[in-house]
Amino acid sequence: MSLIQPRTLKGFRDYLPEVMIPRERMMQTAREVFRSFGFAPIDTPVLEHLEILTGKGSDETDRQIYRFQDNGGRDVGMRFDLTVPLARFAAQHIGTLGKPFKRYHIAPVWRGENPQAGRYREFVQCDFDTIATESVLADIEAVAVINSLLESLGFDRFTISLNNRTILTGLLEGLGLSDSTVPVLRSLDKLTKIGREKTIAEMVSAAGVTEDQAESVLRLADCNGTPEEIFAMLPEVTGGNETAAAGIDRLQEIYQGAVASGVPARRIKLDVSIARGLDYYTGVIFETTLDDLPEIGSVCSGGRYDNLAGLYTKQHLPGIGASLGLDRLLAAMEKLELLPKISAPAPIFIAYFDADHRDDYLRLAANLRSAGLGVEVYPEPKKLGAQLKYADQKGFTLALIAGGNEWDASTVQVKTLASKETSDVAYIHDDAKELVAFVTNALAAK
RNA sequence: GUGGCUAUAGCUCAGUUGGUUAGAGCAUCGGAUUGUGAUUCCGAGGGUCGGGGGUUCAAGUCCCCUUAGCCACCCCA
Repeated sequence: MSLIQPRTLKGFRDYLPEVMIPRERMMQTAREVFRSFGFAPIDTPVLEHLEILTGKGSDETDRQIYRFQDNGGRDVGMRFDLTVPLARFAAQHIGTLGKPFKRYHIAPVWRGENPQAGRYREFVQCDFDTIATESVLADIEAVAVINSLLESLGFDRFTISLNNRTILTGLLEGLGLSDSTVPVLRSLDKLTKIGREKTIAEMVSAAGVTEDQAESVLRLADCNGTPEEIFAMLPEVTGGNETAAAGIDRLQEIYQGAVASGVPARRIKLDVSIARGLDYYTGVIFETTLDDLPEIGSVCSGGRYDNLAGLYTKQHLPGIGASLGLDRLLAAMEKLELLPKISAPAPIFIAYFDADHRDDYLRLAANLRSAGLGVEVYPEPKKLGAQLKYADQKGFTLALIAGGNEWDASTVQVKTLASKETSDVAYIHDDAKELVAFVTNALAAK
């Protein structure tokens, strides 16, 4: 009989314990931050009716949706992001949710695109959104959440780039280019990548604008400097357009509010050239990059949208939200060596090498667990040396060793694996107090 | 979907202008060492050379196709 080759699909990955442990910890950290701002968890099905998913982004995104017919002949698709399912969810449940509604959603999504560095066909998104309010407070809060997320994950040097699409919209309005907004934005988004000349060329060819018009758009993108300097330049660059002026005011409010709510000003940068490809953003938009690893791209992006669920309900549901690139951040932490190499989920290892005392080992483990300690008992009575080697490689902190001598003397030998130091500690069945105290102390001292 | 680079043991890689039986380190397992782990020594297992086809007396090596990985475009987390 020939064996089946074990393999995963292109763009799909397995996660080993050494990756999964920090990954779970990251999700836990994100959950705690979201909850601390009052966001509530939700979940939605992986599969949606195909009509829910298609036609929301570009043709490009439609092409990337995994789709098939289910056993009942229905056209279904796997969710491509968490925003479209949120729109459907909100349209369906807003009556019972109350307004405004703040939710977070951490779940995998699927995209049938070609894999690349840090890009996969299955990956976890970590979204938070506030819907059914247009208040600038929600915008400010989004910036504060991003700051808290990265800070809690252990990052210090990162930059949150802010922009307000309304400023661009106003400028284009003034230039009579309202109909070409989307292609102009797309080209503009490439500015830092392909340079000024090529951007102008692309705007002319792809968006059908004149060179002068393209120049005017780029003058806006050229605004650099401190936030104060940029705010001073913007009214003139946008030609006094009213829509743009309102956008500038709004952006200023967000900036000041974010600083007031504790986001260090050094982490905020105004970048009027970032546009974000997604068409549905209409107001403030943000991208977050790591100062020490800018090449991996944005690790948390999002923005404000006017009308999230217009395709599913007549209710007007504006909102703001962002998505944390969990796996991208994990890759960054790996590169920056912020990850400890530990694959032992419990800190304490019990060597099992005296088969006559099997039940004693089990009782010892149970006693420690009921004191809230994580304990693993080795399943085979192998040579002690082999067991200690296993314990060391797995990254346990302490090993408990007990054989005939110890059981007779009512003690347990506690070994700190890293230092190889041992101590004999008293232990009597059903009275593990002394041992628990010693072990707890040793773990804390680690 | 388009283009470039790559594929040899579980992992990292050697393998000469095509030439006998494809190697090393690490890892695994056994022993030296019937209760003390990053050392040492001895031994063992493990390969359709990614898959398929072709050229040749002869292919890991050359050619074509295919699959997967990496990189770039597009788009994006």
